[in-house]
Amino acid sequence: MAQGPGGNGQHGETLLFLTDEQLRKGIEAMFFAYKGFTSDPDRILEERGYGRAHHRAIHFIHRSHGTTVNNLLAILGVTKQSLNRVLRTLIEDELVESRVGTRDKRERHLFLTDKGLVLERELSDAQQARVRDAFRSAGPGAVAGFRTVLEAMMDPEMRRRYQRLTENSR
Amino acid sequence: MAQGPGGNGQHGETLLFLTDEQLRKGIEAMFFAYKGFTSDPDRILEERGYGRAHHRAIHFIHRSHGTTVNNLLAILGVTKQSLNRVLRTLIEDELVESRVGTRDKRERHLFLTDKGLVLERELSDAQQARVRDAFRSAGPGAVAGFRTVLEAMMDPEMRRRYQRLTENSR
DNA sequence: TAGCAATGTCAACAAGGCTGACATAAAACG
DNA sequence: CGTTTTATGTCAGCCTTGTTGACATTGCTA
Repeated sequence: MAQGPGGNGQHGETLLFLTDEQLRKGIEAMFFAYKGFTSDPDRILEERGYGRAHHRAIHFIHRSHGTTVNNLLAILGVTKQSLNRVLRTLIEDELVESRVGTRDKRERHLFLTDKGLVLERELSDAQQARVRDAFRSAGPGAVAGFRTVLEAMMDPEMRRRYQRLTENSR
Repeated sequence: MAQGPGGNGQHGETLLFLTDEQLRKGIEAMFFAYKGFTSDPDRILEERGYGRAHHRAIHFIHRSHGTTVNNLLAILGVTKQSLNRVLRTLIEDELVESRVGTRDKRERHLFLTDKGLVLERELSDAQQARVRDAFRSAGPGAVAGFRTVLEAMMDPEMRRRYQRLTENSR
C-alpha cells in the first residue's frame, strides 16, 4: 500500500519518497515523535513546578555558559518578556546566576549554579535516554539521515544558529 | 571536533553516533526543526484567527474522514474540553461538520466541509512544501532514516496510533 | 431498569506566548 | 559633552491551549 505508481515524478523520475502519502507520514511522524521527545523532561519539570520553557532556558544556558540574555533570546526566538518571566524564577530559585558583564556592563551573563547543573543533568539524562535508545535501534545511517532531514527543515536563520552552536562545542 | 575517541563504547565498540555531543546535536536539531516545521501553517492560521490546535484537528479529521470525537481525542492526546473548544469554533465557522452516528447515535462523526477542505489544502500545501524540499534535498536514504528514528522516538502508544493511521491510508 | 459510554458544557486555573509602554544604565557616536 | 542607541528589566493586559472537576443528556447494553 502507498507503494503505487506514485505519480509524483520530477524531471521524469519517479520519486516515491515524495508522494503526498509519504509527506503526510513524515509530517505525522514529526507530530508524534515530538510528543515523545518532550514527554520525559515534561514529567520531571512538572514535579518541580516548571514548564518546558524553563527546560529550554536551562538547556541553552548549559550549552553556552555565560551567554548573554540577548543571545539566548535569539536562540529561543521568544520575546524578552517571555524569557524574563522564566529567567526570573530560575534566578530566584538559585538554578541560574546572572553576572554583570565585565567588558560591557549592560550585559548579563548567565550561568547554571550547582543546583541548576543537577536539574540540567536530570532533564538531560531523561531526554538523552530516549534519544539514545532511538538512535541505537535505528543505527548510524538512519541517524545521519535523521539529522540531514531535520537540518533541511529548519528556517535558514535557525539553521545558522544551530550550526553555530554545534561548531564551537566547548 | 567532536570526532575524538568518543569514549562511549558499548560492548567494546565505539559508537560515535551515541556520544553525548551527538545526542545533544540530535536534541537541538529536533528543537529547531520543529519550529520550522510549524512556522508556515502558523502564519496562515494566524491570519484567520486560528491556532495550532485547530490545524491538528483539521489535519486528523481530513486524514480520517468521519472519525469520532473519542478517536480524535485519543490521537491528539488532549482532554475533551480542550478539543471541544477548538471543535466548536470549527463547526460554528462551518469548516467541520458533525453528524450523529447511524449505528451508535451517541457518537459524532466529523467531516471537513468544502470550506474546511480549502483551508486544509492551504495549510497542507504550506507544510508539505517545506517537508518536500527537505526530503528532496536530503534524498531517499536520509528520509528513510529520518522516519526510522522518529518512529523509535515515539511512545509505544503513540507509535501504535501512528502505524494504525498509516496502515489504512484511505 | 440499572449502569456505562460518548458527548457537550460551564467554571476556574496555569503556562507561556504576545504587544505596548516605560525605566535604567552603559556604551557608542558625533 | 550631549545625544542616541543598546541591553536589560518590569508592569499590565491579552490570547491560545492545556488542565481539573462537576454536571447533563442521550443512548447502548447487560
